[in-house]
Amino acid sequence: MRASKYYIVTAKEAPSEAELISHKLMLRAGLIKRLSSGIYTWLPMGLKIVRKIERVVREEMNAIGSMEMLMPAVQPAEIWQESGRWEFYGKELLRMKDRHERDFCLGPTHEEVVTDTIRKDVKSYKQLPLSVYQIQTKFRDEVRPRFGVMRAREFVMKDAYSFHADYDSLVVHYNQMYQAYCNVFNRLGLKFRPVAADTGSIGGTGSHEFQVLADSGEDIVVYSDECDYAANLELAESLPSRSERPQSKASMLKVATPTQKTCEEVTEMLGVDLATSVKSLVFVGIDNKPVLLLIRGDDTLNEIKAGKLKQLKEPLEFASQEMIKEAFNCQPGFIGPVGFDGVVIADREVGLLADFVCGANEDGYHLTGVNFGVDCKEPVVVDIRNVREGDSTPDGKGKIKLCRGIEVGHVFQLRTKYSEAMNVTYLDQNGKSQLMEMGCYGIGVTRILGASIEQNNDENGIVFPLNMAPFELIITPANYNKSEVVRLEADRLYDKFKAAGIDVILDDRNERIGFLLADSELLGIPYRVVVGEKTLLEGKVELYNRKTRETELLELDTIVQNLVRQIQNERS
RNA sequence: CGGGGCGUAGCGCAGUCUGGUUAGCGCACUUGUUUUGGGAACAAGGGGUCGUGAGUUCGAAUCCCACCGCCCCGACCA
Repeated sequence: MRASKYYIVTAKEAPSEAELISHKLMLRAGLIKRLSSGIYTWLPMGLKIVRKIERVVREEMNAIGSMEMLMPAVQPAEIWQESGRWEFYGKELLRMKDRHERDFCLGPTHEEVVTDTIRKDVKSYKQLPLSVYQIQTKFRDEVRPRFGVMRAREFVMKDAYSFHADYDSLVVHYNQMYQAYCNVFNRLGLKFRPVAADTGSIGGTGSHEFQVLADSGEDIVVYSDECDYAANLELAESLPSRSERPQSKASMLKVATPTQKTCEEVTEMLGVDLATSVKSLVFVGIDNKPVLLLIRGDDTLNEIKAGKLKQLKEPLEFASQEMIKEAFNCQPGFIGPVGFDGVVIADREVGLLADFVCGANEDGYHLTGVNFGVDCKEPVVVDIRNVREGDSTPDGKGKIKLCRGIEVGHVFQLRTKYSEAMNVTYLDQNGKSQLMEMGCYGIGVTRILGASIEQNNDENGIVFPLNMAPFELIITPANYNKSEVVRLEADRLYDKFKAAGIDVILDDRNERIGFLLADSELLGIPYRVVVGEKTLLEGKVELYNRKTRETELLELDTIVQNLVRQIQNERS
């Protein structure tokens, strides 16, 4: 490829819409162009990278026997109504009508389509297990698209689905997928961690996310350096910090707290530890009555855990001011469990408190020295808080650390959720009808590109890993259009590298060398050979490594052979 | 959906408060000359219904109203 003929549109400044470094660099490098909020055109250079990511994904999927197919992006409402997700998926599902006024949606995922396909085609245990995948553009009408391709509305995703006669078979394939995902992310040079995860709207039982570690990530990853434990904060179980409740030493006392509403304000005024106070949150219960959730003053509520409480309405809903006023006869800042006769659910840590501080259910007052079983009834005790840095891991073997992550992959054991909803059955060896076990497995192909750039950049631009780079090598001649020796040598090298199967671009644009060098840095091309008159006089050219930023002068005679070997070794 | 900000050439911005020449600057683009190993210099050019619509006014990028779009924070969603 000759740069003078290629679609290269680099810029010194990024549009002001970009916030993240990866987003800015992708715009500056001319990989993408925004068409509308969360909707991007992939320019040739960007698409070339996407294709390289797809290649690795395909190879790993094919290697574990998953078969590529392609499903429709536009899907009829019927199958979504059948699975129950036409209602449940919410506004993220972009709906539309055709000319006959029939309802359709743009596919945000393909459980319904693939399930419908398989139930029509697969009838016997002899056809199972079966694993299929596709790489396709998805559309999710995100409330707030942001960070360029990281949280776009339209994005490329690899989604795989597997069907099994029994759970053991599902687990076998789930583990194969898990390993294949690790292979994909390793080959693409990402620093990542697989973590235990919540199953969210997809539903099902077992689930792991693959999180690329980056400060700009929207998820919080809980892990430990001392053991293998890793989980999404949403799911991470918190262990109680002690085994039993201490002996009570105080009795209940009402104190005036005219303007102190938060736990911080109240404990500061009283001069006591924040960890001895209890925060009271009111949610709407399953019967539309208020339910009181208690967490320790220094903890935060885990809404995913709370959302799974059977006593609470689904989805989780905070009680209105009116409901609180009616049930507690006070403002939200003064609520407490004493005197409340509804359902009270306390976090494990709260269950282990004695002599705690809480609201008095009277405006302007709090209570101290409160004890369960004495001043109010014993609550239901469950895990509903977010873990904190320094907590013990659930296996007790290490201390918890937190970092941010970008979710680039997610594997689920769906079990029979969709088989049941959509009646996907097969006949077993005894001729008996059975529900299929299902798994589904996603990789955010375009998100990987954003995540990779987040991890691999410097002040000059992108630093692509070889397997993802738009080109493996760039030949940068000094004065290609003026110096004949330079032109002849640059052309000769270009032909040789090309013949050796290297993905090489010759930057023959009529620009000054400084401009060309800066562009090659911005684009993040791993290797660069600079051809200039000075070094040619010595029979040498300069090899630059984008990642190490090291330069070496190499003999013209041997550079092709050596660099080709080096690149071939580095490919994976 | 709530709060905040923005919309002027492909990109980055000034001008708007306080209405009044022909709407300006940098980058990018075109042509020429010089330059040529880290985003060159000089000169000459091209490119704008100032987001859209409707008002106020002798006169609107500037003031009023409505709408649209984009970004940030939150909520919602998962």
